[in-house]
Amino acid sequence: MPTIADKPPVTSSDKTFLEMRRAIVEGRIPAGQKLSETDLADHYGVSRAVVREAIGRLEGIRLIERTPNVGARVVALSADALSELYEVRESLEGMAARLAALNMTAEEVNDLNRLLEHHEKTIGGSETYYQEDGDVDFHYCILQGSKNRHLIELLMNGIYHATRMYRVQLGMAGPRVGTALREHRHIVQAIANRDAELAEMLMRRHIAYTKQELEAKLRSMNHGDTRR
Amino acid sequence: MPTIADKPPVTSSDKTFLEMRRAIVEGRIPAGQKLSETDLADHYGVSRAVVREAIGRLEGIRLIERTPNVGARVVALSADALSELYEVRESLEGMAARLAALNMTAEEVNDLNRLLEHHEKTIGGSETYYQEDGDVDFHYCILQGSKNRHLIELLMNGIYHATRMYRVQLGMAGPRVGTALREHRHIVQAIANRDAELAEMLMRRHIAYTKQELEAKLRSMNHGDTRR
DNA sequence: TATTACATTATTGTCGACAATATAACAGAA
DNA sequence: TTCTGTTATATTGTCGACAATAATGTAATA
Repeated sequence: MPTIADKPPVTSSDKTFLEMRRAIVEGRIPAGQKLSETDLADHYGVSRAVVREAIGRLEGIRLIERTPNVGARVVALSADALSELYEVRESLEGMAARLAALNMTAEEVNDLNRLLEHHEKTIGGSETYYQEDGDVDFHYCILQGSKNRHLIELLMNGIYHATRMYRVQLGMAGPRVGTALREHRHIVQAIANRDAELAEMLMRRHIAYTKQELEAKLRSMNHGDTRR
Repeated sequence: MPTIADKPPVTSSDKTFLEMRRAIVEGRIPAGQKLSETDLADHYGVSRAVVREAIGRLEGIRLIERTPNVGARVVALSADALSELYEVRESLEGMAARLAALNMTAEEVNDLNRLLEHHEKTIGGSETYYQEDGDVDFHYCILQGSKNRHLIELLMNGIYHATRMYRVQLGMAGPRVGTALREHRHIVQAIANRDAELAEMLMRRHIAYTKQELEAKLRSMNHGDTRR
């Protein structure tokens, strides 16, 4: 039901930023590639100023890197970067789960349970629905429950897009669906019991497993290409 | 000895960004204040474009907030925001300590010990040296030891400036100097023993204490003013 | 041939002006 | 007076052009 929506882009820079972000996450602008401001400008039909603003924001969320007087390039996909990213995510989402256990209202816990039930049903039909949106919804729900705006910002507008970049570009339609759902259930239970300590620990494990899965996939695909 | 240095600003936007950041952290541009692009432009003697770029980067660091077609304003100092900030910091620096215990070289551990000894000496002279730079150096050292670039970025270019903003503007020359030093010693010991679990836990406590201290100060000063 | 110095080209950084939007000021009606 | 609708003003968003810097290519020299 509650698939997340970005607030609608109002300014021209917003649109360009969102389009570029999507293109990068989906690999249509390949990892590691140099970005030409003028090229992007007339590709998106806007002025260089708005492209520059978009690039600035993309740098802010660490999807691209910039060196003065030289230019910007999309970050490279690497095992190290993936590892570092997931270490940060483990830390932050662990804290989110902890805070959710403390701060979620009874209603919110109910919603979370309903979400879980919904997933348990739909997963039987072998739909790929759960795989993407379902997982996102789950983590989103807990994150909101933390009631920590700073944390929410950091994950929603930063980490998540980077992780999705790896997921998408590594072609993740992984086999961990069933396992993940079981882990989700335990986390929700801990939150319902207001056991902050346990909720954090379980969430951290959950993310650590996902990390291992991605690393394995990355290794298996690594027939030696890190594009420049 | 190794007080941290930003890499020298090359472009005009860099300088403006750094100056504005400092002005905000030190409260010379007061918290919650609306920012006029034109005013800033001729105050710093640059064009509006560079001010806009600086503002964009300051937004990326969460030192200012922006609403489209309306403008930017410095974030407000509030008990909630402080709390949220320190929850994030606790999480991230805890992870940093954990990783440092795993990844620091023997030399780096030695450096850390030497740093600690140096502080133990200088603290006798009741110099305020330790209070600011010393503490920063300590956390910086461990952060580097984590070897996680993403983590380093997040803390160095984001969280630290926001926390310093509270410290400076609340006039923190706090009484926790001695206590903090003892905590530092325990953390270093855990890292030297390669006890990642303990290092993380001690660091988290250390930060949680600091948070409480700041919250107390904030409450005591709160004669009802959150500036608009 | 390899290398250095210089000139050329392309790309980014900065600027001032115009367009679009929001805020403020004002006038009129209930 | 208070509210509403309209006009005026100020501020932000966008653009194209110029300046400054880096990357490239070329010629001259060892």
